[in-house]
Amino acid sequence: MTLAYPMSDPRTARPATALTQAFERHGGRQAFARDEEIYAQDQEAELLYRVVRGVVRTSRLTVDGRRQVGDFYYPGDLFGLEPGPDHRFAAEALTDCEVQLVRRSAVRAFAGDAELDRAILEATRQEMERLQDHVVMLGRKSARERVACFLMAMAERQADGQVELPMSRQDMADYLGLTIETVSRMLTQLQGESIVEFPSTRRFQIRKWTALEALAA
Amino acid sequence: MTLAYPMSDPRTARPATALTQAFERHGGRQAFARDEEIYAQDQEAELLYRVVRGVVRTSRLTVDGRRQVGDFYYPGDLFGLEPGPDHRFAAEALTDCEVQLVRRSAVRAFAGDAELDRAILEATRQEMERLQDHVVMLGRKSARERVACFLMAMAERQADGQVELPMSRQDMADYLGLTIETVSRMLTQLQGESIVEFPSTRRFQIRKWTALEALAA
DNA sequence: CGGTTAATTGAACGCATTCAACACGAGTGG
DNA sequence: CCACTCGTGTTGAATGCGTTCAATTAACCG
Repeated sequence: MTLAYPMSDPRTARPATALTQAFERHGGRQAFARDEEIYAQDQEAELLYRVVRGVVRTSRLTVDGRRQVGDFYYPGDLFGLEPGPDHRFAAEALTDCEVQLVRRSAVRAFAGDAELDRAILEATRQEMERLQDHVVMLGRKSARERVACFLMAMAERQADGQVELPMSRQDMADYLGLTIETVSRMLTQLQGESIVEFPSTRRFQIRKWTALEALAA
Repeated sequence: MTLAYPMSDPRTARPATALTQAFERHGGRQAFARDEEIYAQDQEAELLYRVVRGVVRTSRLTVDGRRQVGDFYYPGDLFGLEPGPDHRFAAEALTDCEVQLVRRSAVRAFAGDAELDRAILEATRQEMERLQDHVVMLGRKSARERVACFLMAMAERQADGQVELPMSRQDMADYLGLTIETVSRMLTQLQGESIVEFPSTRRFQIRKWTALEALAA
């Protein structure tokens, strides 16, 4: 998918502790249980968040109950930084997780914290790129390609070897603009072609990188 | 679609001349002919743009030739402000148009210009909201709904009554993640139900606002 | 006017969805 | 330890929405 930073992730590139400290300086920390809501859709956006432990999912529900998942956020990721007055997507704890938070007004007031400013700008950049990629994927890619794309992205986040999927098939489907059945079919198809291998439903390994990459293009 | 500013558009809300002057202070102005490229996909993003006259389209081409249109920008709109190092989408003149440009480095250097800063932040906010809406639309809406959504958005940009469509059916299709044929069918369908009326192919009028709004939801 | 491109319409196809049944895995309690 | 249940995921068959391919019509421009 993106891979703007081939090997060195921007999160690990600079000492994680520096940013952590910057956050601690200005805000608090809170734990959320699996499936707990961190903020609601259309809620006023007064805080800024950073994942410490666990995985967070953003999603939007239409009036008639259709759901679109915005993205998944891993430790080190900032989220909830839409510059608008309120959150268009809700955020929920996908797994039990711990989150740091900063009051937005604090960010503006203590504008001296260059570390924090830089991180927010960088996160905004990343957020926009993800959104743009998402648009292209949903607008112009087949189910097979979308699923391949998703697995690629997941693999890039984690170290090589076994990749853990913290989200359900429903979450994947709602992210990809598909149904769970289609996602499932594509997964078994890719597995049938030995491109990926699923020892269990929430865990996989890429067997043919080039083949998967070609699909995800 | 969005309608964050029910009646008063942010572009017209503050005197347009003030921002225009802010841009003139720091940058230049350039004219582009219909279909001319303003910047290329994956080109380094060193400038920031603002439409003065005409309409601009952003789009991204995949390796195998599929195209996704990002958005359409009207007079007053800022574009090309992805915070990344380079443009993920290309920008082209949809019609003959005139554009103001500012060097990004200038924006950072002369960070004193509050007028400009505010405009950029506001434009970034709007850009993200559009992207988010776009994702929901492409991920979870039917062809009929997408087309209705599009017509709604176009109508909101212009004064009531006749609405002019500066883009081709192909542009619409590539924005909506559909084919021209499907777009055409949906348009004739909506016209058949007297929800909209097309006196000519590039010009329409909404007949049943509530019906269209219900579809665009 | 022709000549060219853009848009509409029709018919057949195919991909993803829908609806339904089945399999698997994790907990729970006998 | 096994039986039972419940949630989650997979598989199958039928349907339908949007696409594809092809033909026709409309708009644009010399």
